[in-house]
Amino acid sequence: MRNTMVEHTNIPIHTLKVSCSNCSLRELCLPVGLSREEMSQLDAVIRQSRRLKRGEYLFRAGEPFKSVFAVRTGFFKTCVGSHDGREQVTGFHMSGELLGLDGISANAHGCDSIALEDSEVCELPFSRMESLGRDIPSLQHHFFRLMSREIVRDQSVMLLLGNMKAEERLAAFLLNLSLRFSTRGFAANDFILRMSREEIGSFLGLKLETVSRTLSRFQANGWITVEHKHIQLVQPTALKELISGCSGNTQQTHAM
Amino acid sequence: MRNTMVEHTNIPIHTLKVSCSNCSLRELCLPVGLSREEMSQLDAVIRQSRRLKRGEYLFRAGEPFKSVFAVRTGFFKTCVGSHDGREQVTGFHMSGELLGLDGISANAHGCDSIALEDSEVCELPFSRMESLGRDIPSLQHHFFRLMSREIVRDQSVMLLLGNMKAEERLAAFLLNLSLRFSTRGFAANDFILRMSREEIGSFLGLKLETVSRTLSRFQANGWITVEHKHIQLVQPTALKELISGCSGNTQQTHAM
DNA sequence: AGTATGGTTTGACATGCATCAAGCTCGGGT
DNA sequence: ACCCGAGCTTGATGCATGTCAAACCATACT
Repeated sequence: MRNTMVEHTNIPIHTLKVSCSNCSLRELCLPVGLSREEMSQLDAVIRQSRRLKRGEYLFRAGEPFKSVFAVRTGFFKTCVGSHDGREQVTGFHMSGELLGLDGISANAHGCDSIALEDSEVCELPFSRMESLGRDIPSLQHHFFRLMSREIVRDQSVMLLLGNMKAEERLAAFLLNLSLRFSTRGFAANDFILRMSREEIGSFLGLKLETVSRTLSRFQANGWITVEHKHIQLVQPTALKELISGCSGNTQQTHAM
Repeated sequence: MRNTMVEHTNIPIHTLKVSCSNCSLRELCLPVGLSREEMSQLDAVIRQSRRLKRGEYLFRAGEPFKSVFAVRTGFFKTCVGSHDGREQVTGFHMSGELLGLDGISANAHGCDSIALEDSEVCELPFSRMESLGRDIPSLQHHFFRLMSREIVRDQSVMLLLGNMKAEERLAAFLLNLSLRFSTRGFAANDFILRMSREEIGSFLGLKLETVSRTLSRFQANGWITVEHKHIQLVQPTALKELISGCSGNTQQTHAM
């Protein structure tokens, strides 16, 4: 049932099959119908992948924007900070997802991006992506779609923060993670949280105590099991019922 | 002090000067350095503008996506609905702002867009914008920036919904409106709200009673005056102090 | 192995906002 | 001019979540 490989390496199965010189996004986040010729053009743009250790910053708010990054393996959070101490986690990102799209607007990154475990990313220099997009329309189109998807995701987070109560938020969060894990070839109902209760709380607009209590309540209901960061969804249906009605489209395979 | 023209027509001063056959976005939301030749290409893409009456839908969630729209005059809200009754206003949009970017991702609009007063928009068929972007790199780049800007905006709304309390949200909201009005040539400290208390509440993640009460409290403090939809910021500084610290960058001239 | 440290759980209590309810104001229609 | 309904204000009350605090646990470090 539980994919033991998963919990330590977090490398999606189908990615492991890919043997590529660079870091081939084709299978990951840019699965457009490209010709052999176009693919090699794309490969040429992708700068060598970068490895980050847990806790390391991929980029920081305010830094000049040059590239977007595709997560190859690992797990990231992005957060916007305020002048006083407060910080808001704006998303968690796993393999195949793009980071840094918010930097295009001001030519500077708008948030911090931090690895929550040892990770690997591909760097995509944006100006080269732009010019390549001009040569390969389907690539350009795909890039627009990715940006649009980020906007859709943000809207569903707004719905979550604006309308839902603690239990609904947690349920939506767990189900979203579940869906994204399973899309990547991991077990849907048995996974390791990469982030702390505080980070979950920040993302969901709750305090860490509320997150903890709500998880405990779910467990008491027999809906999930919680052992520290290891979560099992025992009755995913119960969680789905909880949010039936209030989800606009919280159920995306993409980022959250 | 108060721009009386503003309250009924809501047409930015500098737009009125523009006499254009089509509806010239150049001055509005696409102020890129284009050649005369390029400009006429762009004009050719812009389909005739559309007028909407108060309450009319520009598009609905689920409708096939074909175009994005630029607000020329008027005022819009966008909202995502949930299966039960709940709806979340995700933004308010005024002249020069783009609507519908979330539709690119799924080839279907992801939210409803509704005119809050009689309005006029330019329709930009997306596929033609894409191909034009290939010919005019600066236009392509500008379009990427606009999409990125939307993502940045959404992040600051998340910060607002996730971290701030009622008074801070209202203050941030009023100051943001103020900034956007003044950018468009309207009075910064004296304006008419186009939306109801309930819509404000939905956007800010509050109930309408809380919005009402908080406005009353601001007035009692001598910070603002409220006569129905007519708001004056008497001590904008006081509002700024209230959110000093918690604003990531709530202060954008763009949408919110 | 022992100890320190950060993250987590759980409890008791406080509070900000939601909820329920009543009355008010304004604008539109007859 | 009148009435009606929608939107708004204001009050009383309740509840969900935040706050403060203590104890626990697991991992990392000496």
